[in-house]
Amino acid sequence: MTASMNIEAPETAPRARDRFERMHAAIRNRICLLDYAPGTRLSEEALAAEYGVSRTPLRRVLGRLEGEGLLQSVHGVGTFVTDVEIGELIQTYQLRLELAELTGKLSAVAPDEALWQDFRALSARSKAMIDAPDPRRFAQLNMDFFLALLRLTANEPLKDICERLYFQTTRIWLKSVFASRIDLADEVDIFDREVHDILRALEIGDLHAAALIQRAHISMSFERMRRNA
Amino acid sequence: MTASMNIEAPETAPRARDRFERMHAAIRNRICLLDYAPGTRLSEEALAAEYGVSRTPLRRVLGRLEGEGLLQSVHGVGTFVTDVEIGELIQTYQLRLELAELTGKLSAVAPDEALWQDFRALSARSKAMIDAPDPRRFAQLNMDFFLALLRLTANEPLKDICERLYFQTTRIWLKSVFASRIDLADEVDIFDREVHDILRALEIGDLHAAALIQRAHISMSFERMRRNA
DNA sequence: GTTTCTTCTGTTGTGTACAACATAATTGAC
DNA sequence: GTCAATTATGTTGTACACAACAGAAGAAAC
Repeated sequence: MTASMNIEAPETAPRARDRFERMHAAIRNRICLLDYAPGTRLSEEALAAEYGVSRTPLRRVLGRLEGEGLLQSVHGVGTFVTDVEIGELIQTYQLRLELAELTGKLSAVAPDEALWQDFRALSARSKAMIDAPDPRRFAQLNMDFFLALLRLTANEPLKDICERLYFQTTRIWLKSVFASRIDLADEVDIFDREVHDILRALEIGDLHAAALIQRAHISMSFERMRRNA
Repeated sequence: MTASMNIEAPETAPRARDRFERMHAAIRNRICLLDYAPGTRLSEEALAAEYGVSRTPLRRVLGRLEGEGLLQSVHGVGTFVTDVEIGELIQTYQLRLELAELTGKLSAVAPDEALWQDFRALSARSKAMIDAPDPRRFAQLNMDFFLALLRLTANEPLKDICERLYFQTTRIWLKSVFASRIDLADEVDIFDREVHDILRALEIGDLHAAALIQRAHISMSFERMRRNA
């Protein structure tokens, strides 16, 4: 029965669209996890070669990333990872605070069993990170936890916007954290407490409280960043 | 003095980027003003010919519009103007309500003289529209007024998001209004009252009240649309 | 030595031919 | 006549060659 399903399931997977999505996600993660730091110049030809395609489909991906504010192409010069000046960063964080609260107020859904499992795994990763802090893995964990929390929001447009703003600003915050090795351990500690607090609120079933805790942590992490910079 | 400024101002206008922006705005307006109704198939070749370019730069524009949720390309079939199903529409409007209130609460700026002039012109256009209702011109007026109001918001990311959501949903609302000729006159009346009320709030200097009025009108227009559909 | 102009180099942007794909039309078997 | 397979047609997606462009390096004038 399951076999017959697998046999009959090419599932209308358009090869082109799938490849686009994979390249897009890959390059976006590299930017947001600081593999490509702000200001870095990307080589269209090198990236195209890496993915075994010509410049044309790659440029389509870069165009999308430019629309999302992560890249900027200049004719005859290059394609650069964008940086965010402090003024816009402040505005974005103010907005993220309000939106974080909205996610709790506006149509939030209780986590299902699959999400609970993911949360437990994330909690374990967070605890393990305390003994062995690592910048890159911390960045990945932070992103995974954020995306997991986002699954509590039923409002799709709001979800998209929060994701967009996260990808836009987190790399700047990460850059500030990674600047000094000492502070990383502190940030890991603080993050673990945030995970713990939010999961406890979720266990009680208080989604609004969870959102408020997240909001508070976004605000505080932004404050720490401003003082470091 | 002003002459010398004009002489020395080629102003680093990259021909390619400028052309991209113009094509993007033009096609976006056609979609949002219902020249291209939801479900319409766009011809890449015809559009490219219209703007005197090849498919390559045009496809870049279409790709951006796809990223903004206004188009969807399917390999071997065509590029179609997206429609919005009722479920997502409800979510988007709920979100727009909250964001409208945010624009008043979060860093709003008083209008300058240029904006006042634009508001007066918009008010006049609104009054004139009552005697001679016209679907296309009403759509344009509605958009212009929305964009003018948006200039009161200092928070750039919030501004971008509101604009994005407006472009995403208004065409659906317009489609509903245009469906019956009778209701257009009513909508024009209601719109004129909205303009009047908001401008009065602005004259007093109460930006928050203006945002609340706008919020109320968004909510009511959405209710009217649901009942018509 | 300084400045200006020219040339060179590497990048993004564009035009064009063709491949991949989906669908409608046609053909053929029965 | 019906249904299947096949062909035909029109679309988006891709590859590649070249144009447009910006900046650096170098040459020439003084």
